[in-house]
Amino acid sequence: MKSAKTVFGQYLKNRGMLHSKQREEILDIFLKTEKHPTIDALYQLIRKKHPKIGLATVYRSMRVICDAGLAREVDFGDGVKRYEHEYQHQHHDHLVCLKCGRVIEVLSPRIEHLQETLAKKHNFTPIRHRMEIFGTCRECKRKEK
Amino acid sequence: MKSAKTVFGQYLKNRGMLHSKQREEILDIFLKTEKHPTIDALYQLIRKKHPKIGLATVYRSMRVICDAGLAREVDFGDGVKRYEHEYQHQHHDHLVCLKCGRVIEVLSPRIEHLQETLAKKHNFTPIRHRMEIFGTCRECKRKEK
DNA sequence: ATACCTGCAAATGTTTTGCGACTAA
DNA sequence: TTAGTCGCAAAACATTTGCAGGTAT
Repeated sequence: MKSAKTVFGQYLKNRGMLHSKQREEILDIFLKTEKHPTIDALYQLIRKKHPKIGLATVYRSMRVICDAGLAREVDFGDGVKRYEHEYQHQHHDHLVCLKCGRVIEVLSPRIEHLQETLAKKHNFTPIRHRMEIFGTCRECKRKEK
Repeated sequence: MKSAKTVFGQYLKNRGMLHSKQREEILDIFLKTEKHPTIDALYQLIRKKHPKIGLATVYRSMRVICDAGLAREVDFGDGVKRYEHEYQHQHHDHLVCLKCGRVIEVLSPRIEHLQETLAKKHNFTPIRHRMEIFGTCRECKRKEK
C-alpha cells in the first residue's frame, strides 16, 4: 500500500504541480494529528517549526491535500472548517460533544444501508452523506452530576 | 392548536419584548415559504414590500423566531445559514441535490432508532442530530442523460 | 416615559485572492 | 529559464454589534 506522502507526490507530479517544502511540511503536520483540526490549529502547529509559513499557504495546501484524496473537509456547525484523514480511513459518522468538543468517530453499517435505501426510494442518486449526533459525551455527563 | 403567530406573540410578551412591525413582517414572509431560505433570500423578499427594513433586522428577527421555537437553522455545507420551519413540523433529514439545490425532506424511523442505539453504545447522550445525503435528484439525473 | 428595537455603518471572523518576489525542476 | 508557489496585505463574505434615533406599550 502506497504511503500518503507517495500518493501526494504522484498527485502533484501528474498535475505538473510543484513539490514545495511548505506543502510537504503542512501535509506532515496534518498526518501526525488524528483529530479534526481547524486551519488555524494547523497554522499554530506549523508556525512553531516554520514561522515563515503564512496562513494563506495553509489554506491553499489543505485544499490541494483534499483534492489529492488525503483529507476531507468536515464541519460541526460552529462556523469553522475542519479536516480529517481520508486516505486509508473508511467513511464514518461523528458524535460531537457540545461541552468539551470531543469528537467520536462511529460507523453503523445498518444505518449506511438504510441511507442507501432511503435515497433510492426518492429516486435520488447519493454521492456522499454526513451524519452528526450532537450531545454530551460520557466524561462530561459524569462531571455534570 | 395555536397558530405560529400566536406562539410568537406570547413568546415576545413573556419576555417583555416588543411586537414590532418588522418582526411581524419577517415572520410572515418566513411562514409563507416552505423552502430553506437563506437570510439574504428572506431579505430580498422582504425588501420588495418594505424597502426600509435592514439586513441586520432580518438577522436579529430570525434569531428571535428560532428562539421562539418557530424556525430552526440548518446548513448544507455551502457556508450560508438556512432556516426551516420548526413549529408543527417534525424532525427530518435532507436529500440535497448538488446540481439544482433542491432539498427533499425525508424521515426514516428505523434510522432514527439506530442513531439512538449508536449513541447509547458509546455512552453518549444525544441532544440533536443531523443527517444529509448529497447527490443528484431525479430530475437532474434525467436531464444529464 | 422608558425600555426596547431599528437602520446604518463599522467591526468581526473566516476564507480567498492579487501581486511582486521566490523557487523547484 | 520559467511555470508554479509563497508571503503579505487587501478583498470578499457572512454575520454581529455599537450607537443615535425611533417606536410600542
